Amino acid sequence: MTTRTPDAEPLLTPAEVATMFRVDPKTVTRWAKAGKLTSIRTLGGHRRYREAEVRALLKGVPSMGSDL
Amino acid sequence: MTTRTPDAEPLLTPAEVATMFRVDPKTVTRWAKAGKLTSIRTLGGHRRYREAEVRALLKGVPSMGSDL
DNA sequence: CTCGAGTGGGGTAATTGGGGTA
DNA sequence: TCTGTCCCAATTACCCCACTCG
Repeated sequence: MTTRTPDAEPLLTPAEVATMFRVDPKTVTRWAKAGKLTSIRTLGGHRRYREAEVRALLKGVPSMGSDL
Repeated sequence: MTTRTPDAEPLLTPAEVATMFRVDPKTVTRWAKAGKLTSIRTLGGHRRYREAEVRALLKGVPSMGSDL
């Protein structure tokens, strides 16, 4: 039954990412525009984000060494 | 080359494509109707999509530098 | 032929994109 | 500089039922 999955990576909708980050979907769109987030575009122009990337960003930031 | 394969291109069902794009199967049907996706119709009227085409669309554009 | 699941077609509500502003 | 909200137009998601697929 698993012979019917070509190659699909888990993608998230803007609303999903926005909920995970507790921000507005528009803000997520700005991140994508700024190149901070990898965005896969649908054929209609909407964006889909990689769940792995979002989760990695949520887990911990690869930057910020000094605290404030 | 002892492969007995006539001309079998890997075809995907609407549900397959929908999962890869994280959209609804109906949305994939709309893409086919809009001519954005190459759809092969079965004898019953159902649609099948080329895996190569879908994958190419998912990847995006292979051209992009630091220009925007 | 029967059966479960998926698909097509149409219609309507919700989300998304882009720009401008606070 | 970054985010939230407004507008409007386009795209997408979910409802129905009948037919096709394997």
